Amino acid sequence: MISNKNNNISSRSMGRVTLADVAEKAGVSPITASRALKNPQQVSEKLRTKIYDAVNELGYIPNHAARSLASSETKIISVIFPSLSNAVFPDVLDGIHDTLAPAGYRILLANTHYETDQEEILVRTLLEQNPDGIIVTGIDQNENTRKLLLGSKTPVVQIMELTDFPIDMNVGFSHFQASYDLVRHLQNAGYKKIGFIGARMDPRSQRRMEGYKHAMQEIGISNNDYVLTNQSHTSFKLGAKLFNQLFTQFSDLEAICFSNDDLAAGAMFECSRKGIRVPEDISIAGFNDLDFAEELTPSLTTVSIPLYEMGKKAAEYLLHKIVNRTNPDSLQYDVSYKVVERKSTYTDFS
Amino acid sequence: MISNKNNNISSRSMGRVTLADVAEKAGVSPITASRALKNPQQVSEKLRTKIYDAVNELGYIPNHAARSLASSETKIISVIFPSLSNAVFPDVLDGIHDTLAPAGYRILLANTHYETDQEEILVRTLLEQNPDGIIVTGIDQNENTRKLLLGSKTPVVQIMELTDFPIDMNVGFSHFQASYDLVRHLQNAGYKKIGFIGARMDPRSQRRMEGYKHAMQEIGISNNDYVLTNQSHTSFKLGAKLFNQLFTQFSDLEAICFSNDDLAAGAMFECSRKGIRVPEDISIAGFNDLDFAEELTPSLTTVSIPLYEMGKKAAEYLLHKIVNRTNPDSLQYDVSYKVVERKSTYTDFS
DNA sequence: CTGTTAGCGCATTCAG
DNA sequence: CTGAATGCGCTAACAG
Repeated sequence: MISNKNNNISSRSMGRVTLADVAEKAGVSPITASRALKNPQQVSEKLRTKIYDAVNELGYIPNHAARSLASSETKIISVIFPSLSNAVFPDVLDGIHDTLAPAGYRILLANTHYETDQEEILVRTLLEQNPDGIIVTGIDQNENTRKLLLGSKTPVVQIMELTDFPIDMNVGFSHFQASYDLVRHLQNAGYKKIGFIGARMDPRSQRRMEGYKHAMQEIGISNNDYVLTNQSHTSFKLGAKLFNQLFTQFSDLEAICFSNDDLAAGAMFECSRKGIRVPEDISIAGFNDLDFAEELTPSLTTVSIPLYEMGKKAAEYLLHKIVNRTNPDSLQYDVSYKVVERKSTYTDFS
Repeated sequence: MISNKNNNISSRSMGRVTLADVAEKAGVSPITASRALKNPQQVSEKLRTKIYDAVNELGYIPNHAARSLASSETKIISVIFPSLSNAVFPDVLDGIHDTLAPAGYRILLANTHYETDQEEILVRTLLEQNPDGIIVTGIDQNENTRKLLLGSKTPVVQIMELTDFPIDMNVGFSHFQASYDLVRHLQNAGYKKIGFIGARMDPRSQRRMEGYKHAMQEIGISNNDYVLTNQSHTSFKLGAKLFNQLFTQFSDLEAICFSNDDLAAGAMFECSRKGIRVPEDISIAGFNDLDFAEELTPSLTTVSIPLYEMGKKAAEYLLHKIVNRTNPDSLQYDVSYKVVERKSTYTDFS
């Protein structure tokens, strides 16, 4: 008699319907039932319908843990972000989700709150799930984390920025170059005294600042006093505060680049409150091109990033490697960026 | 000889280090090794250190699937949101994450994109993981989804709003009442001709609109022409567009309530572009009190919701039920809300 | 196309 | 405090 022990429900079994129950009801062996669900074409139509009927009647729901244990495939992708309140990540996550969900993969999400130690702990925890793939933010994992990831044999995509030494695959763009380009653009438009305001100063903000500094050095106006950074979490309020701090001290500044749109918008709100005219009195530029950027008055000059596409591409890389067990054509993908000039920096210097 | 078959690595095994390997190396039985990891105080210190050493030397990472299968505990909480781009959800998710992560639980995230059919599919998929708990958004699950959830015996929390017929537990607030209160507040301040603009019109936007309508009926100014809704996804741009549509037609409107802050801000941006004065020419109110609300010029009157706390509370309810196997003191928790009056509706009618 | 056998890695009994 | 036996539910491998 084919049967599991559900007859005399043990305390261990949840009393749930198992594949064996389905098989029994359909009068087939468990493995046939299994195949009918995973590779329907391998099972005759007659048995298939019988099995499907049994599934529906019994309300069978597969047990994922058992499936994973037997097949060593979990259909889980782990995603590690430094933050969710930062509006860029939900967009990236959407791209990831929309690509993975249709392929039957689920997302295990974790949040480091921008703490590198947390990252190591989270990677360790997430690896216990044997995810079929992992997406991590940035390229600055510590040595232990890298080792863990490498040793896990799990496909990994580092996203948001590019590195010459990826753990595995890599999808992003150069924050340094993007920021550099933005500043050069302003310089070409005639700006000379340009400041930089950044918060949180995670690795990517850091590199955006470096891009700014590099551009300023190139035209020989490298003044560290024009740079103001802060370790606090980014916010509109903080943008306002830092703007006041810098602009009060250096009212001769012609433009200020902010490490992100939130800070920039916060500054613009402050200008609006104080009657400071943008761009006449001070020009302002952001980074990310969040959706409010072009709606502000004046509209905000910034750098546009294809966030959703970045998530999508990362997920595609992962799927490719999981399904084909081979690397995609290239291990690295540059999603690029675009400097978007708007009215917040439109000044006629002639 | 205690050993698993890793000596002659089969194609099924991943060749990974197992608990048996650790046990062998430490010279103990697998179960002792298991206990050393889960309930250290049950194992003598001598053996414990031996086992820990073995774990570190071998780089052992527990296999979650095996653990789940044996213990029928997954340490996974499934979370279903209708959207991530909507800024309210990342905040809620943060509250959930920050409560669950320290307790050793992981979050499996899914996104319905506001489609109810998707929800059923996702619930079905997520149930395969045997999550220890589930958090779903809203109270409008379809009959199948309810049945699935109920049948799963898994603790469930419905969040964002309140219902008299919860599936299990329920954490949220009354959108109807919150919106009603906001409108009453405006009415008490002297406003009579108040409009309503909503987008997407998911169940919660719907109920906010009902709250508005109810308040308007009470003072006998119920004019459906003053209501403009749209099924598109919410955005700043759409706020501007809908505002134009309504205000062009009814320039006698004194105030407009928007179903969320994004739309309201979009309208304010449009006003700023067109030189329409807020609140002198038209007053504007939002909903949610996102962080930009008080930074706008004028600052935005809105309804403040404790999003992070809502997520936290939902997670706590879940943990309570999982750990104690009993219901929390109450199955329902009202996180409440607060009407926040700011300058965008400050008009002197005297 | 279908079935048999065996085992994935761990934790729950129940014994000592 | 430690261990032996057993099974969680499913699927890979090999037959037939």
